[in-house]
Amino acid sequence: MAATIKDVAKRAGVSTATVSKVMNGSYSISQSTVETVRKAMEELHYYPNLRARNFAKQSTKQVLFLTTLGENAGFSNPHMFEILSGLEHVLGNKGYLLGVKSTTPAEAPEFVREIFDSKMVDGVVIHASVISRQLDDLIIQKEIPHIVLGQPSFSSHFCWLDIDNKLAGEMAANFLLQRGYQSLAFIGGTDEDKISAHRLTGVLSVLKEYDVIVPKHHLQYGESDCDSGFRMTEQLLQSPNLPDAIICANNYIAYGCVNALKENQLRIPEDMGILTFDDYPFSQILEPKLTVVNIDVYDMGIQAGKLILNKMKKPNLQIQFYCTLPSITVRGSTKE
Amino acid sequence: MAATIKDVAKRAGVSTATVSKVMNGSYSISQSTVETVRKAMEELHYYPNLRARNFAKQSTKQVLFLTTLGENAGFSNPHMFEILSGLEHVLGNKGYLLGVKSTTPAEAPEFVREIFDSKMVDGVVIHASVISRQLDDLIIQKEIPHIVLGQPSFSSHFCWLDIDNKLAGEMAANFLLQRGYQSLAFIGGTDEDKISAHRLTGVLSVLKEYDVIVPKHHLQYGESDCDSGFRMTEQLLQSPNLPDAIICANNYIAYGCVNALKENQLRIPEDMGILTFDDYPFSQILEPKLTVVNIDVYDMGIQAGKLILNKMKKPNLQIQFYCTLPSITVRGSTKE
DNA sequence: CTGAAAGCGCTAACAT
DNA sequence: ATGTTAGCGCTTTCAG
Repeated sequence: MAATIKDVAKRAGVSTATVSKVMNGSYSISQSTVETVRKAMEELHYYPNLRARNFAKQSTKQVLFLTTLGENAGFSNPHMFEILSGLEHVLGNKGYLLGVKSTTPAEAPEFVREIFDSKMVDGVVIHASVISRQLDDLIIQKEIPHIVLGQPSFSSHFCWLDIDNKLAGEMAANFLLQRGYQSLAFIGGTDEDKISAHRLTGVLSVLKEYDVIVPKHHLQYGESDCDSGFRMTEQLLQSPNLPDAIICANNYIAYGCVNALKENQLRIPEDMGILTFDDYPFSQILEPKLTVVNIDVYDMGIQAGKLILNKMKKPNLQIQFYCTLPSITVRGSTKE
Repeated sequence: MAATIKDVAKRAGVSTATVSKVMNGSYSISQSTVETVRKAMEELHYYPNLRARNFAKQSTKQVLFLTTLGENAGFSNPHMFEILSGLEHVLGNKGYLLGVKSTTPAEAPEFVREIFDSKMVDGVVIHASVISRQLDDLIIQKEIPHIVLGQPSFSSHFCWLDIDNKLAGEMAANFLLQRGYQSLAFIGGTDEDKISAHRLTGVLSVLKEYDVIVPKHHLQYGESDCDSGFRMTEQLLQSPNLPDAIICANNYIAYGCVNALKENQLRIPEDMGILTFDDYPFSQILEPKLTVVNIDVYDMGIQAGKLILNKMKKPNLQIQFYCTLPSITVRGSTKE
């Protein structure tokens, strides 16, 4: 049977209250008793029962990550796990345990209510894919310390955090112009693809600033996959005046784009520069390796962790959002 | 202030013990009082305080997943998150919460001891990358319900679970022979790469069974990356007698292999069949799409979840291991 | 600076 | 079938 606080108290010849104070670093304990108690704890291999502590303190030092998992999540959504890793890093260092729970938008409110009323966790990090108005109401009404990962698509009271895709687009355009590219093209998703759209907005705002004119056919819209990337690029190459660099809205599109360029005997980066977003593994595998505007999603997890820690400390803190900054990783698909 | 069991008892006009029994589905409660109590709970929006329950029951209904995370884990190790998803699926359905904690082999024992002595979790699922002899001793000594994901590389008392890579190799070879391929080659990692080695063992055992002779130069060893796959394939193509199919130890190698074949004007699958392992995203993107022997890692997570649930119920259960079965996903890189 | 004692909310013998 | 009551192990107030 594991030692309890009583055993320690007895062995150290003090009361349990004193032992408790030693553990919690109370200032009003003499150095000598601190040492006696510490010694007793070691000798007995004492470790406080956290279940009891949680109960007494009415807190669990646990944060829940609420999202949708399910088959293939690991492959199709590496970003989510990157965020999770960042989250765990911060929380773990602060002595918090990160719980993970898969749910759906429909079930989420019920679930959040449950774990919250049942006092299982101190705070919750919610992936935007499972939020709803109902959840918004609940969270606000119960004043649940929370952070939403991703900007809500409806107006809400959530405290959220997202990537600044527009800024990423701006960085992409600025980078290429600085490297001497003069005529940029963009291939990406349609307007419903918010991520792609935001990136494009950023690109265009920079071009406008520099008075660079973008011919209509230098903007191609399609799906977010490899085949579509191939087709959009072929379209682009029909233009009377070719661009000298292509910004691809994501990795899959970029892969199709590279294939199309190769098929058309265009050299990368001499004849055409390529730049894309997010450092998925095959940005680093393709030939040439791709220059990317990288969103540090691990860092996003870290920021989320810091925020939720803050929110738990001061629940009335009203940060509405925070954006992690993109950075550029230069590789062979753009010229020096 | 949230309602407690006392409030419910008072409102229902019964004792707290009765309320508790209703919650825990005791048989010795009359239907009528069950209803009265249920009604009172609803009216008060009562949800039991799990912290109190955990404390009283000396169990947390929590399982910890112990592994190494850190930056880039999401991208470089999708398998781990696939497993995590499977785990959560099983545990969540049984009312368990899955905690995640990143650690290192050096820190793991200390950490496991801590969370276990502190009674934070009921069981622990440990990735093989963080185990050690020290951890083995600890787990056995303290009789901690556990499952290790991946076969330990040293002899131990762990209860573990792994993928049957040898069987995967056998399936690969059998499949190709059945499809009419006659001469198989294998390119993969060196002997230290256990996964690759096991797959090769499986392949060879089938070939031996069918009395197919494998010329030495049909076996190439290198690194587990794209470049190495390219080089090994080029080596292979130097052979006086070419194989008609190549088994690649993993996706990265396969990618290099495809590139090399294309460069040498060999058609896939007409001139050369290709088969690899694990269904990483780019098996599905490459042209042609790759036939793979797929390890259902999500299922591995599910099996791990079931096992740990069992172990927690009967801690003296001595399953030593379990292997998840591979399956084949046929795509364009092998002929009909 | 230290100790006594009253909880924290629920469970589970044991009585009735 | 239901109630009484003694914990579960730690924290925290208040008194000394």
